[in-house]
Amino acid sequence: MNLKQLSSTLGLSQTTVSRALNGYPEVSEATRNRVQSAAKEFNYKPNARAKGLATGRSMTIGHVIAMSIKHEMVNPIFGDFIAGAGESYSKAGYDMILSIVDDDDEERAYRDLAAKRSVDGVILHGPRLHDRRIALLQDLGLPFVVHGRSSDEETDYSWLDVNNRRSFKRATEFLLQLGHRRIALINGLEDMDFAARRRQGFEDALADHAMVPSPQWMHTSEMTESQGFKAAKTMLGQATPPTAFLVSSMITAYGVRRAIEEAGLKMGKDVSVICHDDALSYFDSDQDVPIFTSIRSSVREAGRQAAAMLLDKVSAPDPLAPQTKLFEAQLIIGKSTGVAQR
Amino acid sequence: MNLKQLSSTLGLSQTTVSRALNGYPEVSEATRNRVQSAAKEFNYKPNARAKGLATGRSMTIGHVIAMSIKHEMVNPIFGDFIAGAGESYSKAGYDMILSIVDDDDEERAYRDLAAKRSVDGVILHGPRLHDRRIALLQDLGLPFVVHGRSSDEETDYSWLDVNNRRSFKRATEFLLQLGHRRIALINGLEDMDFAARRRQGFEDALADHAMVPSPQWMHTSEMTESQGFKAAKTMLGQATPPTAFLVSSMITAYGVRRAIEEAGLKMGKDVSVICHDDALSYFDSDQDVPIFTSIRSSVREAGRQAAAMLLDKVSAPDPLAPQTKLFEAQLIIGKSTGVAQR
DNA sequence: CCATTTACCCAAAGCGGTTTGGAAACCTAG
DNA sequence: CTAGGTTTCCAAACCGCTTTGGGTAAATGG
Repeated sequence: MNLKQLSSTLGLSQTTVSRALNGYPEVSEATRNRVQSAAKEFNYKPNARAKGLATGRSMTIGHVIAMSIKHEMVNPIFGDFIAGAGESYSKAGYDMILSIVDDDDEERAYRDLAAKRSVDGVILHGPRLHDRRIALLQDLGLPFVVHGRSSDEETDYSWLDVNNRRSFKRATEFLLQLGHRRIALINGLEDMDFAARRRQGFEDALADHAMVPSPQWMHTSEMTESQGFKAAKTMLGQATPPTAFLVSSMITAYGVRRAIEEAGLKMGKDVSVICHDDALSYFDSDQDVPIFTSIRSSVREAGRQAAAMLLDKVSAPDPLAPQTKLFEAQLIIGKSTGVAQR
Repeated sequence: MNLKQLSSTLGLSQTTVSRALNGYPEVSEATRNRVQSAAKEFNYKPNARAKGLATGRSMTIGHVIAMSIKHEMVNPIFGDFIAGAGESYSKAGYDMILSIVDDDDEERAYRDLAAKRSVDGVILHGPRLHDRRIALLQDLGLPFVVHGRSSDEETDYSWLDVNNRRSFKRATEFLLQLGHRRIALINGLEDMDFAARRRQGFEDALADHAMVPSPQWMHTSEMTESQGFKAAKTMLGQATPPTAFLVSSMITAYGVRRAIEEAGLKMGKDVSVICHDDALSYFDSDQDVPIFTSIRSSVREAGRQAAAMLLDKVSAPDPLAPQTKLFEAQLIIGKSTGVAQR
């Protein structure tokens, strides 16, 4: 059923039917009701491509997910973020296009989206310290919101981030209060902006205690279970091992815990662990006392709000000033931390 | 840059330029080269909506992901499956539309996709035992491929599944061989088709040994860490606790392990665990000896192939007969299994 | 009762491509 | 030289919608 058919069965012109459905005032309430109920009856929905062509808007937001074909790593927070964003899109009648591309093709993916005019805007994922994509998107004139930030980007842009620096500083301070003096940081890949900020927070807290981070207690890699295991195992094998671990991901923290147990130690007693928790639903830690003491911030909520910000931007009649939003994470005490052992 | 502009700068008609770019034979090689290099120079890409409107094909595949708004559960395999599918789409020049909808709106989501003609086909996720969506899609005339199967569906349809029954039977047999007689099954939600098949496999193996499954050792729920923990904890607290657990998800298995350890037991020695492993990259178990003995099948590869099947279907000139593909999972021995203790 | 609004509706022109049905130019063969 | 093919290109119709710029009938005002 298309507009022509619908309007002819109603005995009206296409114009009138279109106006009735789109809420224009030039049509009587009686006619509008008649049209609307007919549309419902025949399940008429305007053809998305035709509508988009006519209006010049695609009512679609793009997400480009780049992943190296080699190690096939899918970021586990991706699902939750997308789910949150998708909620906002559904609510607003927008669609979401997902482009999965190889790392090397990411730039081209954005260029294509812009040239083909298939999206009204994009969400930028996983910003690096130096991220050329921001300039590219500004160049292309494609509205965007960054999930995270890019530290050395001077121009203004819209972003939504969690206060990584602050929360890792707090977590470190908490460990210091518990008497820990040998604290290890198991971080994500260091060219990722969030990892740099977390490290800064960690170092800030140490500096306040006139301490400097020890390179042998700093690890940076992809955030998998086995990377956490390997890093922790190595460190625990040292002559003076760390008494506490600050871990950038809950999944990595599972690996750290495994190493702790394999070394015959007990997490929360012999060794403390704090991890960042993205509140992923299948690791629902909403129990009375969570396994891990953690810095928690819902990535799903971040998705919801980042999407909402972008929708504001693309649906505004004229360009909006860049918006920003900074989430504060919660420090939630679980079973994995305790006072430092002598 | 649109077609009109491109053709006028080239001094050619839109027809000729369009044909040159789309590989029609009615244009000389010289002209074609000239057109192609100009297109590259100006980064011309046909407007996706206009092209779609003209051709009647959207070059887009839809994925509808339904999740109950209440418990906010995002299936962890979703990310990997989508990533795999996305690879196939990129390669073939297709886009992917993702619809995140509330459970109750799923049917409407499919109807809308069909009515708005925004996709050429869809992948159906998470089939239930009785799944009305298959009939709906057939009704709507929307090509589709199911990831999984629906047991009591009589009509033919395309699907791609892993042999859940067989692999859970094998896993159960393996535990029986190790001398286990009290085996618990920690399964997914029982209206999911895969969960039913896994249970069948489990029961088949027991039946071969003239055993019947004990209801108190069968648990079914969403596959989260804490559900695994709770179920295992309850069972281990029984007078005659199970000596082995067969678990439907690696994440749930983590919870089971936690319960085992909390009971002062050792996994792989006092209690054995086998889990289904979807080969998620952040739980990369590609170590020499994996933590968990598992039934492994890459969900990312499933995504790749399911997408490829669907693309075959939608790009075929006339309707194809339904295709099916059954993956056999591998049984991989890790540290979590051992002979049953007396 | 007629002139103006006002309310309602419509025909037609885009939007940016593809595709049909020629037409012009160039060969080739008789 | 001309009829008939081939190449090579083009004008215009079409995809299904929105939106501009009227048009007509009913309602209102003097």
